Amino acid sequence: MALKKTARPKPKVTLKDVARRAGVSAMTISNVINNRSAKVSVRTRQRVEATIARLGYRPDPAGRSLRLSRQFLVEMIIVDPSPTFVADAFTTSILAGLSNCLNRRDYGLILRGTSFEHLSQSSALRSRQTDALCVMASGLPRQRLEIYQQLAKLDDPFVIFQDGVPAEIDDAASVMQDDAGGGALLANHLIARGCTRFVWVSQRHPWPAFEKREAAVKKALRSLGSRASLRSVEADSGDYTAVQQAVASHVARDGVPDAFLCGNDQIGIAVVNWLVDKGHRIPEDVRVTGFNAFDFWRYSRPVLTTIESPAYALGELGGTMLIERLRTGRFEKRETVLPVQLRLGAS
Amino acid sequence: MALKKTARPKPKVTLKDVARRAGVSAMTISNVINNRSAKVSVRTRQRVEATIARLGYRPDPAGRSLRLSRQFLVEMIIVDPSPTFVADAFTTSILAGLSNCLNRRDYGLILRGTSFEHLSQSSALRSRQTDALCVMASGLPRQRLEIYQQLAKLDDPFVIFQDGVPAEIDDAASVMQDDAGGGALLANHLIARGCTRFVWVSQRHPWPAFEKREAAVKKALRSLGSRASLRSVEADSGDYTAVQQAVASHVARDGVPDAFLCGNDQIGIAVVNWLVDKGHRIPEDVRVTGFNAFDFWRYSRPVLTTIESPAYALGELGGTMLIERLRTGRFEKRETVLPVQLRLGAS
DNA sequence: CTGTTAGCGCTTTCAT
DNA sequence: ATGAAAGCGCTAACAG
Repeated sequence: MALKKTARPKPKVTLKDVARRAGVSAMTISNVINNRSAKVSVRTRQRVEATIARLGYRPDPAGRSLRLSRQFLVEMIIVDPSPTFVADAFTTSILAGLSNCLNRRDYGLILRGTSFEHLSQSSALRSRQTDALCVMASGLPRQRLEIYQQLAKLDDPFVIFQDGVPAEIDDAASVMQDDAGGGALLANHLIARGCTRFVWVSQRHPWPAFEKREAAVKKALRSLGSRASLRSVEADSGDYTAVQQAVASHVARDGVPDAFLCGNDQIGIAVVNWLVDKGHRIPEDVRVTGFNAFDFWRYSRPVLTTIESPAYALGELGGTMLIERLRTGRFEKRETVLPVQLRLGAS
Repeated sequence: MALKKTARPKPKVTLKDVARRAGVSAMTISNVINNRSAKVSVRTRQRVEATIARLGYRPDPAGRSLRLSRQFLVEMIIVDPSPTFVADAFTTSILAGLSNCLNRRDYGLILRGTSFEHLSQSSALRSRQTDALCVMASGLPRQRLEIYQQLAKLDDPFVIFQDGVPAEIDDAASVMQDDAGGGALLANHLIARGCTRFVWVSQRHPWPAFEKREAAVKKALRSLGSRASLRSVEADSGDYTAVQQAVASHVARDGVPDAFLCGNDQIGIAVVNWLVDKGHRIPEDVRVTGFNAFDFWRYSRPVLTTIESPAYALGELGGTMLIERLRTGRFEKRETVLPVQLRLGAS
């Protein structure tokens, strides 16, 4: 009646197997592996641990999950049409912070990228394999709202990165960097240097952070009244060549402004290189700013003036908040905004 | 006897609830949600689907996992001492390919970064929550071997990225890009342009890909015999400033060679910028090459000559192989090497 | 096509 | 300090 020995290398050791071999009950094994030291004598614990090691027992979380209705799993959903969704420096830094933070507490992080269209069919929405969610969503405000509403229906707590929590959603919190503050720092920096004709450069596919940065720039320029102008350039994508094409056709039509304010450093560097190649002098003829200051930020010549992003800290914070929420039953803060810093280059 | 309505927003709908409300047995529900259309009449299916929608039922994978002993989860382990482990362009591209590939097949990807020292305590090794593993490991060959041996003991199939499968390990496969071929392409490119004094620039913390690239360069230079020289510079880390410091002190001692061959593009760009800042002309006085050609590759002036990496495809391939292995019971190929291409810059 | 039974591995509750 | 029983939600196997 034993399992066939031929089929599989290892016949899977269960908690009961350990109990039998150690001559104790299943409960004792459970108490040992969960460090409930108050309930197990030292002698028994040692014997059990030896047996566990000898048999190579590893607990099966499926049994535990079923019993406890908890999976010790958090899912990060990135809503982005690009298949290389995660190959963005910002996303990546958040992810690192989040993953480390959760792993330290013995939570696993599931990673999933999806387009807006496919979100509702994704298994994240169709099954309940996680205790909580994180989301970083692109798209227009209305689409993002719809995303958050869909997630809210799942009845799992979730953290939104880089976007606010809609008023009607209860069990969610948001973690952002001060994109508005950063946009203002850059705009004022340029204003102080006498710039009046500005161009905002971003990409067609919208991200909430871009919206906030642009809005902050607009607002800062209002102080100049009619002395300032702000035009907008929207590249087909954030890719190097797409950005350069967009800038080229803008400049062909409208000439070179006093400053290009760019949605992020990737865009900023593409603009810097295009200008330098065309013989424009930076910062004498024209200035350029970026956003986020990840490691490649100083690759261009001149080095980009930009904003330093606390993305890794955002990830850690989101993770901490989620763990805390799972422990206490509620989010302590609904929105948290981390400060950013101006990082002066020579652009 | 019903559950308290006060406690939780939604009392969790189970398969049995749906069965009762739809007036069918639990099995029928199971058959519907698993698309076993042969076993359910169209009418019944429709009624069940309506009930599922009405109750907002979502299957609990814990029950399924327990019953099937399968989790539909794959874990990617990155062994790297840096907390920003995932913030590397190469890792990130692999991750995107892997995640997309698995998600398409309704597998989830768990992401975990760990140092060599902490690996054995990580919950990946202590519990059995996944069907398969992927690993990308840094460290010296002996450490990496130890990592793979530890994973092999888990008795889950796994895919190794960017490193070979040790001979004694059965149920694993490896997926690599042709780093040796790339190294040779670069070395020969430089040799053809008359370079004879070479410097290899990499970082202290070892990665298998760096080893292979360097070895290939060495080998290519042997064809020149004593006419060629190859020195090695090892930065404290791959960071911009660390690389520049290392190059600075090398040049102070040994002067500027004909060419710097760099472990990756990040290092290459740091070297290019340092040289340009010091007034060296590229490529007239000295040449520089990188490796991988991710988006930031063209940020430096002059643009780096480098190798184009198929990292996203590596990730997809690894995922496909794992799924195939889970389906068929064995890996079809033990090692796969994807080709790379020379990408000419002006450096 | 549909229903019944049994049990996956774990932990809570209650008994000892 | 330790054990026994029950059940979490699901599906394979078989019966009808």
